Amino acid sequence: MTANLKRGASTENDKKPKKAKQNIGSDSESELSDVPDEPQQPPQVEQVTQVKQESPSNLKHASDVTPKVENTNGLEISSDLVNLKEIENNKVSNDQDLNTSTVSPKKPSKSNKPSDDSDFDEKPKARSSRRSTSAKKEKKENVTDDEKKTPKKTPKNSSQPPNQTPNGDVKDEGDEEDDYKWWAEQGGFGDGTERWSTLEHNGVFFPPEYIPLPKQVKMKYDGKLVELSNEAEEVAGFYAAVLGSDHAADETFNKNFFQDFQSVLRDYPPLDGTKIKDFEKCDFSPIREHLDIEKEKKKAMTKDEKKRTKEQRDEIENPFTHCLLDGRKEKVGNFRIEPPSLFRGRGAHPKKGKLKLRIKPEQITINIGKDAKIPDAPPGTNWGSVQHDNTVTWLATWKENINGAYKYVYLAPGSTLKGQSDMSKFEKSRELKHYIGNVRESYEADLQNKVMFDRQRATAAYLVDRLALRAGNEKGEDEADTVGCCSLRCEHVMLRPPNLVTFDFLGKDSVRFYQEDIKVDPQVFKNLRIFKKEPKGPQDPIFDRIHTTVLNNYFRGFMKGLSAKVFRTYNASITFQEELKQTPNEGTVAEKLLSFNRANRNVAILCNHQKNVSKSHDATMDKMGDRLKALKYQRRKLRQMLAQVADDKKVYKDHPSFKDEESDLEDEWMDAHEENERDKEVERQKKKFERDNEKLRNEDQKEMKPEDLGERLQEVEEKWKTVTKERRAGKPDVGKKNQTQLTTAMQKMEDRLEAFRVNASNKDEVKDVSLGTSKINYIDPRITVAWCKAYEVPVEKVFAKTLLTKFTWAMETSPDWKF
DNA sequence: GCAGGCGACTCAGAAAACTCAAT
DNA sequence: AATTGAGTTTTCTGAGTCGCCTG
Repeated sequence: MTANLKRGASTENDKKPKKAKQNIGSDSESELSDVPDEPQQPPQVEQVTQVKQESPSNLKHASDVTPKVENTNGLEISSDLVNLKEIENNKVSNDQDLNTSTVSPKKPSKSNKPSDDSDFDEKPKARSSRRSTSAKKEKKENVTDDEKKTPKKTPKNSSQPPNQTPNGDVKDEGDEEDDYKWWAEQGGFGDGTERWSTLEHNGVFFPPEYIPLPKQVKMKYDGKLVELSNEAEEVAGFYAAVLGSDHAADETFNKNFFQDFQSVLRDYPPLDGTKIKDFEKCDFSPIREHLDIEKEKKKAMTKDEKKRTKEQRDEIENPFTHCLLDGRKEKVGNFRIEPPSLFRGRGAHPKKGKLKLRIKPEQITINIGKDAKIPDAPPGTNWGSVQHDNTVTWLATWKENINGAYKYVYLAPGSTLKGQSDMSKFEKSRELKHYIGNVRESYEADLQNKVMFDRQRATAAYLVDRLALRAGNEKGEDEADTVGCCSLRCEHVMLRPPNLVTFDFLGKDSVRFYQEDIKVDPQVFKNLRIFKKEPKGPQDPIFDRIHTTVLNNYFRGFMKGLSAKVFRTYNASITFQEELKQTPNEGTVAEKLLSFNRANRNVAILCNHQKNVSKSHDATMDKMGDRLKALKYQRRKLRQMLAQVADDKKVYKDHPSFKDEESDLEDEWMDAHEENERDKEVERQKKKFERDNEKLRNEDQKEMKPEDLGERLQEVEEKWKTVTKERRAGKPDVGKKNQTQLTTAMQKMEDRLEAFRVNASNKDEVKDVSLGTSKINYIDPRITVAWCKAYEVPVEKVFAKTLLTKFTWAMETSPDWKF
């Protein structure tokens, strides 16, 4: 069983805790009066929490993780000035860019792949001029009569049609969308609710209709083949696909699946009259085998066939991959409608395994520009509705049948729209550094407030800030039982005097948050003790007076747009920047990357971003251990060679470590290693012999005789015998090598060994930490770009292609930029 | 005035797809 | 040179956050 260690087991408390009891106890002073009124604790400047992680490997960096950056108002001014200048400069150069690119003859298209010829390329397009903030515009209006939503707000104004460049030129190459440097323009978005002026697209891509299985492929019930209806067969196939996974071993998953399967069977009964009543008697393996065979077939296709299939697929998807937004061609993200399947809820989701239905065009609402052509729904169908709301960024939406949640089709992360949001997110969290001092001062003072409400709010704020907890909205009975700050329950927090707190709970995605004996502000400790006090039980909420809205309203009082999640971004970015500051600007790129990744890792730990340890991890580590020993073996040889020729003792004075013997290198292992190496060489010789003979045959020359091979092999045997003998005697043959050569070789070997060790331990340390999430969502990319420039590390080494696209807006950051 | 839920967006790890190095 | 398999990147879609509206 590959029980997911990371996720908390669903077992223990299967009963959902009761809903938050409101106002347990009273707000009276007496309630709080058991707190000996501490002689004003000066707000501890350094409330460095000792973060201890579950895994020992995390211990080392634990205390570095907690953000320690204090309000830096004064200090940062200079860097901000630099910044302004920089922006100014960019602006100028970009304006030039704009002019030249619109006036100059069109650039040759970067690519002439057919897939770039979307419908949109035929339309005239122009770079949009910046959205004007003052014009007025109309509210969205639905085309169909079944309008269900009313506009929430009246977007302010509108701008002139942007399909033309200022000089009237028309942009004609669709794949030049990258040229638009929105980040270099003033203002940006955010002062209005309007997100675009014109929007054209072709709708969404639907998954193919269900293709029934071949006649002979059938599930079995009670040992007998069953003739399922196509409808039921499709659902059976969904289950067959999860056979062998953790899902198929999950009771809830199976129960939910079977319930929905039976309901489909009621509507579309088996053609042979079989009554399917018992899940245990169902055998989906014949379908699974068929699916596996199909998969194999696909894998076995030749390169050409695969390429062709891909091209065909691209061809039919092509109309949906891009849209025209404010006249620019932009990539759409999830243009494929989610195919039907079994709902794969995470953790102990009560609805996991339920049937996720196929989405019909009638369920979809299309959002598109007012003057744009409304895309055709698939033949014989209609869209549910069409609207023209430019205060939102989605192109299509539908309601999903499991949780009744809305799903949206958005632009890709590399698009202008997403880029703007992303940048403004980081700008907002960057602004927090000017307010963080106030915020901390305020909640630290309130930790001793006589009013329970205020004290809880302050304590929650402390946890959000210092531990990077999520806000923790209330959740329903029909969701997995996970919590965040405001929804923490007594059972999640253990106290150990004088001021150590252990947190153990399931957070987002049912990822376990476990930190033992964190040192907190003594007042926070006292507060938590009070909040946990009788009559509260383990299932009762710690923070019974507050919820996320209260907390966020409080934060908003300090700074526009400040909410709990901003602290995560702020702390992640600031931590990363501080960590990078420590990295040495010397050594190879590989070494620099290693320290970069270490900084990244510390941020990931701060945010509790985890991943499953890969199945092959242990094997990989074993292999690395072997390769390490092989290196040590070579070092041993070098060391003993050097010992034979080192006539002056200066070598050892300069390099005292050259005398050290290799640890952990047993004779047995070396025996086996040499045998191994010998066998490998024998194999190589045999193969070479074959190859050589083949060549000779082809050239019509006489082949070598088997005896020739025997002779060669004999030599190999002899050679290794000698090696073993010399090694056992501790006197390997030095040959013609002199002391200088050996010293250099030894030094190189030492370096290699060290690099290898660092690499291996790094790999082990990072086995259960997911670096991607923080890199993608929390760390301001400008920190990374600035570091790369200052340290002369190519930015492609740290950002893969999609991230480079996503972060184009950050690529011009100067090396001295500060978050 | 506020609880509750709606709607739109960001953030999250798993899984699929791809790449690249070792054989 | 082709294969394979481990590692990396991209895709997928579920799970959060948070502001706003409604009653």
